[in-house]
Amino acid sequence: MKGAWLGTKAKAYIPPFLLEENMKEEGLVEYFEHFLENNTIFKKKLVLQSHYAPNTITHRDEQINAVAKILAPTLRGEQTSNLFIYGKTGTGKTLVVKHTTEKLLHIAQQRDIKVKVVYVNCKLKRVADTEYRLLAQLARSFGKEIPATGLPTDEVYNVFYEVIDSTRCINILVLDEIDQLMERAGNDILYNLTRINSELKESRISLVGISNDLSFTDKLDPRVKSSLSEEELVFPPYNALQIQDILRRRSDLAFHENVLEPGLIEKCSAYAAREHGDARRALELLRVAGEIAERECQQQVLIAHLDKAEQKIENDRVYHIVRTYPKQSQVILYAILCLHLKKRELFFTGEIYELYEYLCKKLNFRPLTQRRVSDVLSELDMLGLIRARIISKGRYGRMREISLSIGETILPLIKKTLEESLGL
DNA sequence: GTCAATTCACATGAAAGAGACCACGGTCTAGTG
DNA sequence: CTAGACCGTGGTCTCTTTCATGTGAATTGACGA
Repeated sequence: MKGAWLGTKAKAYIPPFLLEENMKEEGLVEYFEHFLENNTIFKKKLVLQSHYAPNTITHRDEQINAVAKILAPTLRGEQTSNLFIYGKTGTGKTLVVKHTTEKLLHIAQQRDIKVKVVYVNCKLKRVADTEYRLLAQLARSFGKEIPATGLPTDEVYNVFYEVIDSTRCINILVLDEIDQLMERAGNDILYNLTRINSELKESRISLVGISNDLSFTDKLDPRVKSSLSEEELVFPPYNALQIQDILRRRSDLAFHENVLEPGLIEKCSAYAAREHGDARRALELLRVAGEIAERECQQQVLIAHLDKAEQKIENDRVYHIVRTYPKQSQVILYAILCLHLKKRELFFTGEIYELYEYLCKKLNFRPLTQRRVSDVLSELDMLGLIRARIISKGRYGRMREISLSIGETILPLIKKTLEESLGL
């Protein structure tokens, strides 16, 4: 049972492909001791983690100043314009907003000015991804407990208005990944939030919306758009040199001296720049490369580790999605997998549905309708597990042309996982 | 040969249903003084 | 008399189905050269 001891706790489950070949039960104690003694790679790994907030933010001075200028009037007790920030992932939007609001709060506290900042990530599943949940979450952050469900939304609005008004101060609501909220809950919630000040007597609210989706404002209701985007800021992606600089600063804190192979940072930033200047991804890559080097008991993080890290991150992602996917969707993915393994490059919606129906019959599942399967297929496409393209074959109809985009290295494991999960 | 109409096989959108989960208020019941 | 169990009602949320409409190029068939 190689590695079973690592896999007993469901949440900390480590996929089999990560397990060390050289780690047998008898060597366990030695391994742990060796691990502790040989802490030669990381000085402070935390620095490379995505939620780490550095003291100084590099290459974002312009944006910090802009946010500060817009939010500064709160210090005089004035309501500010609503601010809308957009830029691709890993361009430092959240970091800049959190950094600036923290400093603002600091000054406010020193001068005894009543300002409150509430940060909510609207993407968080089952936390703030619907109208009700967002309001409940906001009310909660003002100290009012609201049940997870059961109350009418109107009532939650009332509670929220009351609790906000009772603060008697300027409140800055930061809604991160606001596009996700819009997608799920529609324009109404944003419209209501932008109009909230007319309902309040004692307090004021300023909204800061953050979105990864550059075309988000196009989808907004014009009424919401004009009031939410009173001020707009675009965060450009970092270029390779900037990412290099960021990586260098962070790695100085995170790693011991001379641990990184020369050229590693450059390679890492080149990877990230290729991925549209995503600094978060670059840091993750560096951290995982370090972890791999550590696990291999190496003294240095090598470029080869970087390549492994890239592969590992992708494999982990795919593996996690597949394992946590609902059963029905797993059957659909399995059908696609089977078609792919029949060494077919491309296949179409109809073929997949046919095989899916067959598999359902075999598994004693009630098959979903084609309509639903169509949605699942586009979900799979969005998750990057398949590539789907809508094509028209003229007289022979319009359909998705689908190919699998799971790496060949992880394919056998995915197949096995699906078979185990489905009991095939 | 040309061109408009037709056709196919889904894609996509909207609305609504099913079932899980939860809060709340009213009613019932058993235990206590 | 009271605390706790139980139940019905009304709410949200997610997943799903049903129904309706949209799509785009190959095919078809009428028409004229």
